[in-house]
Formats: sequence, C-alpha cells, structure tokens
Amino acid sequence: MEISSHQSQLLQQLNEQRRQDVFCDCSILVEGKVFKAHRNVLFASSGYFKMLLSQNSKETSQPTTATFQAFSPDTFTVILDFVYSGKLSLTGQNVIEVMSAASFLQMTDVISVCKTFIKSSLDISEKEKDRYFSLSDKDANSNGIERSSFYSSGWQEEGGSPHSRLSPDQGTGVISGKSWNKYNYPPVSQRNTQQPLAKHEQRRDSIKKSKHLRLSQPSEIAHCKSSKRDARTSDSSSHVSQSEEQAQIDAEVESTVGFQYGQGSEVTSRSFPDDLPRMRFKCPYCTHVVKRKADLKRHLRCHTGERPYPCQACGKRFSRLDHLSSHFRTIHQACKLICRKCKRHVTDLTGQVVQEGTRRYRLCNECLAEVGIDSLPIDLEAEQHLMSPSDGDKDSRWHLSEDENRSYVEIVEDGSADLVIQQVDDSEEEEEKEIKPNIR
DNA sequence: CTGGGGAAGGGGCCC
DNA sequence: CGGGCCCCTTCCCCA
Repeated sequence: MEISSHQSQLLQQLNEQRRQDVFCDCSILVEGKVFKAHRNVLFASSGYFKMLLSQNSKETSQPTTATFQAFSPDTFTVILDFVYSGKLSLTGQNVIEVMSAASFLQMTDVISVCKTFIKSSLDISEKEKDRYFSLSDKDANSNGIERSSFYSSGWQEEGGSPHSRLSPDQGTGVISGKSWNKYNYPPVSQRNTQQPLAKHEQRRDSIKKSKHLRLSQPSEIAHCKSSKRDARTSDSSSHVSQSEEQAQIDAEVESTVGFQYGQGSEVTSRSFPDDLPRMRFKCPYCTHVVKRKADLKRHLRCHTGERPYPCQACGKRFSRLDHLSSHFRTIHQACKLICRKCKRHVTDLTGQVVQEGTRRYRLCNECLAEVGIDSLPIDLEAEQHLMSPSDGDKDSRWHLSEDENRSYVEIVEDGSADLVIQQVDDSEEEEEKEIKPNIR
C-alpha cells in the first residue's frame, strides 16, 4: 500500500527543518549570504552536489561549507526553494540566471523547465513584439521574457505534487508532466514542430522559396560553433529535434561535471570553485560562457532560432539588430561606394545606383555604359524623395547621419514600388506583413 | 573541381 | 543593458 501524500509531506518536513536550521549539515555561501541545507537533499537534487558530497562522504561528521560566486543569492534562493518544494519560481528577469545556475549545478530538470520557459516566452512574445516593434525600443527590449507572473504563479500554484522532483533519475518526465499539461506547455519530449525552433525552420524553408532572395543557409539555426556540425550531421534537414537537443544537453551536463567556472578547484577542500570571474553566464545549450547576461541573451538566440528583426525591404529576419542593419545597408542601400563590376571607388558623381528588385548596388559610369544604361533600372529617384516606408517613422535608425549618406537613406525610403515586403509562403510571415514589422 | 568574393552570422567589447 | 562596431569564420555562388 502506498500513501501518496507521504512524499510531499516528507519534503515539507525537510523544508521546515531547513527553515528552522534543524539537522542542517551543509552551509552554502553565495556572495556572502549563507544558506543552510541538508546534504542528503542536495545530493539527491544536484549532480554537482552529488559529485562534491560523494567526495566528502568520508567526513560526514563535519558540516560541509560550499561557496558560490557564479550566481547571485536570489538565484540560489530560487534553486534551493525548488529543491525543497518542487516549485520553481521563474520570471523573465531571473530565468537566464537560474538556467545558468542550474546548468552549473547540473540540475537537468530545472534546465529543461527554463529552456521551455524561454522558448515559450519567445514564441508567444514574438508576435507581440512585432506588433509593437515600431512603438518603442522598450517593448522590443523586453525580449519576450517578461511575462513572469504567468510562469511563476503557475509553478507555485502547481504545488500539489512536489514529490519526486528531487530524483535526478526521473529526468524531465515527471517535472514536465502535469505541470506542462495544466499550463499548456508540453513536455520537452512531446514538443514538435510547433516549437519556435521548428517554426523557424519552417519559415526558413519557405523564405528560401522566394525567387527574389538569396537567403539563409541550412546552417542558420545551428550556427554556433560548438553545435553547428553536430546539428548538420544529425539531421538531413539540419534541424536538431527537441529530443536530440535535450539528449545533447543532457550529455553535455553529464560530461562537463560543472567545472566550467573553475577548472581544478579544490573540491575536496569543501569549498566550491571561487577563483572564477564574478557572474559568468554559461549557455545551457552549449559550453559557451559569457561575461554578461546580455551577451548570453544574444547568444541564446542562435539556439532558439529567434529572429526578432525583420528586414522591411525583403522580409528576411535576423537575430541581431546590427546584422539587420548591416544587411540593409549592404543589400538595400547600396551603401558601399564601390562599383559592383569593376570594384573601383565611386561617388554620386562618378557612378549610379542600380536597382534589381529590392537589391541596390552601384555601378560606375563606365561600367554602366558598358552594360548598357537602358538595360538596368537606374534609381533616378534615389536622391529626390524622402518617404518613409513605415509611414514617416521619424525615428528611423537607418539614417546614416552623415551628409555623405543622405542620398542612401533617401534611396531606401523613397517608397518606390520595388521596395516591397516579400510575400512568402508562411503564415507567420503573412502576419508580419500585415502588421508591418519595422526596421528600427 | 577550385579559388575568390560576397553575405550571413557569431563573439568580444566599447560606448 | 542595449546598440553598435569590429573581427572572424562559414557558407554559397560564380567564374
């Protein structure tokens, strides 16, 4: 006979003991703040603690002290609360740090949840972000992870069965069971093409069909150095499935043994690595470590496939604003003062802007004469009109500000019929077209 | 088949 | 913390 409430009650009791510092035999120091906990609970919850404590198992009579500087006390509070309650209080603000810490501590369940949290947030927010893209930078900067209450309340609400989340052996199945179903976030293993990653792939395929464009390569999504080749070889369509991805991450977590932050630290000295730079952020998808959270955020897009920056001229989407900017200047603004044919330097006097579809480039007068001036659509209006494609977006960042570049801006914003958003066979793209995503 | 050029995309880092 | 620049690598196209 099994009493179902036993596990949850046991966990509650342990949590109560932790709060009252009863039988706590482990102190964790995080940036000066001391957390009390039980070794056996930590052992069962974290691969990192498991490794650490197993090496110290001979000295069980003495209390263990561990020190962390790889994440903040707030982050560790979230982790520890999860360990003792099964409730993970994720918010848009803390999810990256929690994921980073979970990766460090080898808590694969937490990583999985964070991953899904981010992906779901990005997925849902993408449309919102596109819709408000032109309204304010703040909106775009929220990056779609700011819907904290939904997730955290969800997890806190779902406190009925905190049991069994402490067992690493149970993998993601338990943690992603009822919770995800209840809140419409399917388990990792069940996620399919509806996920952002797959959506991105679909979009890419459809964009590729566009006749006017020479677009992204199959390696797009897995362009991160560490995973690119694996991704390409693991699937003929270059798409790493969720399960493969999860397996990859799991394998990675298994193999890294949590030493990215401090190789060769004295684990046996009952102290966690603390000779590392403060607050480094490790990517849970690969071994990449960055110094700034913002850089990790940016890096994560190469895993999630998020491309929040659409080119208004051709519809191609970019993961980074500077890449979009670069693309736009190069492809649509004829920004390079170089003759495309003879590669010589040209100016407004010695050359002309030539337009082919949404693509613009420069030819020197000599090459123009050679090619035949009638055979190419010369952008004569380039320096005449100044019509913003986004209904007079005065805050357009495409202004290059220098006198030299004035004409190029006009070229872009001349509102000529050739400047159209590409129609591609993709529902998302349709939607984007409808809401007129802006180049910011 | 191969090498060069262009474009995309990732990382570091400054402002 | 976001924007943006620079540098680098990778990939594709084309001669």
